[in-house]
Amino acid sequence: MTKIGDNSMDTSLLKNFIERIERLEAEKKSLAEDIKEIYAEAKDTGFDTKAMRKAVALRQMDANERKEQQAMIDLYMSALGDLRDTPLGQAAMARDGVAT
Amino acid sequence: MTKIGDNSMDTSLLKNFIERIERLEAEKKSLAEDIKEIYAEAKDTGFDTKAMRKAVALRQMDANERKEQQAMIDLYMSALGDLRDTPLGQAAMARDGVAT
Amino acid sequence: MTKIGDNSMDTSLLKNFIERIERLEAEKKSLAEDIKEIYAEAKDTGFDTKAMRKAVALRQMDANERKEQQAMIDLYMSALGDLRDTPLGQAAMARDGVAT
Amino acid sequence: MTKIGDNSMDTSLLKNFIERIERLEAEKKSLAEDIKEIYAEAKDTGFDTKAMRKAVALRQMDANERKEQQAMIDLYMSALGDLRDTPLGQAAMARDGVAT
DNA sequence: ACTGAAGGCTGCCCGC
DNA sequence: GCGGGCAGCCTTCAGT
Repeated sequence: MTKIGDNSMDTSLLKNFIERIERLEAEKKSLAEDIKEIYAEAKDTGFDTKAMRKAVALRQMDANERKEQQAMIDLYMSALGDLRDTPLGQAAMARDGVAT
Repeated sequence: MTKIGDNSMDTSLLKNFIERIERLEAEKKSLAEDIKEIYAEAKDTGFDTKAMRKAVALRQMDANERKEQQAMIDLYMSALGDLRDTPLGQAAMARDGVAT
Repeated sequence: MTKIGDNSMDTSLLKNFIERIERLEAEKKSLAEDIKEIYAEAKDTGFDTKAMRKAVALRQMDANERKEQQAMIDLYMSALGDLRDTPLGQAAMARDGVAT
Repeated sequence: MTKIGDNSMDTSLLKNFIERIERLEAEKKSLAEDIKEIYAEAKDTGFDTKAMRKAVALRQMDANERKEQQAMIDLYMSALGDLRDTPLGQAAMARDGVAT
């Protein structure tokens, strides 16, 4: 027995897809809340959560990629005359005997 | 004898926090990938994933949110009421089809 | 003779870009402060600044945005229509007061 | 001559406040668009806009504040065993004769 | 000073 | 591969 237009199979499939998606989305949301809680807990313990977030981001960023990005920033900073404010710039100044 | 400057934070506590966070983030990422796969599967089966996404979004919008939206609309309207005697308010109401 | 590695970007061009950006950002910041002052002044005069902010927001919401929102609602409804034969869809429609 | 309820003065004041605010908001929005255009122009010229944004942020951040933040990140990274990934960590390793 | 909310911005995912 | 649209993050602001 089939419905008019024969979309009954499609409907069942769709229902299945939607339910699976919503289940996963709920889990994802739950995880996001757990993460928030951990940061709150860390904050209560006296940690700087902003620095923590940055550390997490750095750790999950590929090392090469990170160095390339930093090198580009240093290049721009030095072009802007802010050499003294970058690690690479400081290294260069030290090498050249510039007082900091 | 204690550490210089007393920035002797609890290293193992920090490590614990970060490890928990990274674990949860990894799970979150995994779930996001699973969701992506389901959409791809649905698309292969002939569904309109854009409409599916909208349907999921609609269903996530629960009654509380709807009430918040209504409260916001009410506030808008009361603000408009305050402006009822001003040209600006009249222009806004005219645009919005509010009877004057 | 040219620079080593040929990362000889146009330094003065970069400086020009950055200076223009920083100038504009400074102006933007200044405007934000002016706005803050006006709200403070209005508050002192006895106005409800929260309602004022809502009124401003409402008036910023122009006809185009309203049409976009309507289009989104229409899409929602068509998505619901697709789900008309499913329990999930029926639940959603019941919740939303859509006649079945 | 005064309106019933004597809120005519309030209304006029409110109108004045709203108009001033909206004028300033419009200017602010315009500036934001200008800034976006400059970044787009820089991108067309071959610059890395992400690095540019970072450089701008660094320049407008107080030097001491910047160093404090970086020191905190370095401290956390070293506590996590990622000493080699931070400038301060690298300096410490160099000082101690650790091969990089 | 902290918290909660609002707006702006960045990165991600899709379609072209 | 790119740009647009969208979600999540971050920052800023009012209130406590």
